[in-house]
Amino acid sequence: MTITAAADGSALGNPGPAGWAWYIDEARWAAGGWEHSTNNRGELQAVLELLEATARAGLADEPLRVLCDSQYVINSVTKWMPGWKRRGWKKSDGRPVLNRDQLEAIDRALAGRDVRFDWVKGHAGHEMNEAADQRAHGAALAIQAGRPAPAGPGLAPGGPKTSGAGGAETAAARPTGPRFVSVADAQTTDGAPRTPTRGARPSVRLVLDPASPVAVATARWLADVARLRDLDVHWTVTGTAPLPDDLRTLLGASARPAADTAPDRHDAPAGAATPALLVIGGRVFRGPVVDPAPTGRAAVRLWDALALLAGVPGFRAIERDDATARP
Amino acid sequence: MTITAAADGSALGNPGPAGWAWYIDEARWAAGGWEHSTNNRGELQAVLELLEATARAGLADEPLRVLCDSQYVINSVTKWMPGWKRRGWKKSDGRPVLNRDQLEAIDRALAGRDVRFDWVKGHAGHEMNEAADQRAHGAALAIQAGRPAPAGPGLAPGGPKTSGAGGAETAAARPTGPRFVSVADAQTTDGAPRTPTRGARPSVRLVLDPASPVAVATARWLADVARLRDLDVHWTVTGTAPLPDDLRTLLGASARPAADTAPDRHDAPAGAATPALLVIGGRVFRGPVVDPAPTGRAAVRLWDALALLAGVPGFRAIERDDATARP
RNA sequence: AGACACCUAGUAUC
DNA sequence: GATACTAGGTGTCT
Repeated sequence: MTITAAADGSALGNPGPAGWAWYIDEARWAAGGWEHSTNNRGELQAVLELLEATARAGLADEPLRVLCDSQYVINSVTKWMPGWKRRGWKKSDGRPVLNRDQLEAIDRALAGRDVRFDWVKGHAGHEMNEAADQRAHGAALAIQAGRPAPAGPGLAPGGPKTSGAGGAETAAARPTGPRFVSVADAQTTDGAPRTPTRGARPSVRLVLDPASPVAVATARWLADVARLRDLDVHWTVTGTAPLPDDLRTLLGASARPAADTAPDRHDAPAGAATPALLVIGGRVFRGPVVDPAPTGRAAVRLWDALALLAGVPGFRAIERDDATARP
Repeated sequence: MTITAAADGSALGNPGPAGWAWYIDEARWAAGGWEHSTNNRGELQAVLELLEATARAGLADEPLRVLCDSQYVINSVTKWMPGWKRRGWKKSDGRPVLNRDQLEAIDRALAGRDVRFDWVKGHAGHEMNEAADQRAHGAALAIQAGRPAPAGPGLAPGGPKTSGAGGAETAAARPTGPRFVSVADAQTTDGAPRTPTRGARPSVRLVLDPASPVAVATARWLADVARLRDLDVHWTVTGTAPLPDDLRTLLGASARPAADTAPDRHDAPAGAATPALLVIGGRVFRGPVVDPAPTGRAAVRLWDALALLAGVPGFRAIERDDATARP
């Protein structure tokens, strides 16, 4: 069976923090990057990593189709490489070919394999190209922010384990970290870890300061939305101010006093009265929304919206809990 | 004396119905537009019209300071134009510079004059920029609605007639219409009539159906905002469902039963649970806001926000009353 | 001279 | 979240 994969690179500022990614499907992709590199090195590395990963997985005998938006990469590998090898890696102007290390590595990895390269126009809506692009860009962004780039599940040696439809992320790919993940972190992480587990019902933990009128007003609204959207929200109340009666009723059993001793303030920037905003496909939502399709973009964006909510004075912390899965 | 003016452009849909405007003070401004153009052509036209108007008024010898939020315009005129003239109006990628007609006209109009361009961040509360923006946007809206754009007083050939400070809109310019203006109408009206009368305190009339949970939730929040922002809201309650006790307290004396006999339903589109959204200068508000400065954009946008609110099921009508003026 | 990719900045919107 | 209007650049090759 022919394997079809997309490969893409990204470099912020070019040159700058750079990323690469290849993508077969949601269960099989990889990404990485460097603190400083170029767009073309990212594109080349994506192809190289794809070739090596498929070989490691014992798929070197399978025909491979590589979707790539860089004519530089495709022409280098399929058209110009023979001439370069003949002429001692000199360009037409006599100067040395750049990125020779990666080009030679790709050449070696290609030996004896059936690989076809197809050009796809970038940013034109090709799904696999977009998926690779997002991951490469996300890796570059992560590295720019000083965080490690998410490596992705890679390619299991034997093909995807999941026989069921859309099995997706393996348990091994999901790190066993803290049960609660800061949404502030989630906002700047690339897409993949933000996606709720398939079948899981997202649960959100909010810390609410009743002394803040803005927070109280937002909480009222969020409680309604949560009920309408079947979103689990667990409230923690800080400070000494009493919760308004109607709000206590709305929040119900999920509201409980803070375990913290000190009601330390949320250090939101002054005047930050900006609550959540969520725009999906031109439709504007005033807050978190859980999409009917659990893998949809809306589900991912839930965490972004909550991260914005975290900027509301009076909300000291907002966390998510993906472990509240249900079959 | 140095003349300081703001210039701005607007294009609905971009490209789409477009407007331009320049603004010195309430007595000296002009606006116009086209049925179909781009944002950048609007920005350029505003500058060109300003240069021509000042020249026609015999003010070509006065130093002119142009406040502009488009780096495209400022860089084009002050930085890139020399290179373009040298290279035959070719961009760095070799393709022809766009909007060359307007750029050359501005270049001619600039000859021999003392003009300084200052960049101001758009939608950041700069008063003159906001004034120009409102007029340009209003011109585009008027043209979109098939009405002529208000041209403005222009620049009298001997200076402003108004000797008093901030003379502003004459009584003749204010139409004597119905006391209550539908906000749904106001949304598609051009900017000027939407601005509350200077010194007036806006008053809003809402018709609330307690049977709608979304409307009730929105009403709770709006009541809070109204109290914080000193906004007059008059509530009318429809239907037979009881108002929740806490909400009745919040709304207080301003809530009264509907005069209507039938509690006819608000025919919002199905699934339209999208409440108000307000973005000012990049800051996101969850609903109507009254700006401290009564001429600010926030005050104008109040009506837009309320128009959106009108799409909330359970709110049957939202009207404004500008006549509630107070000295 | 051409092609593709990668960006950076601002504005205008939906 | 998306697109369109505009410019400036680099990375790479033929």
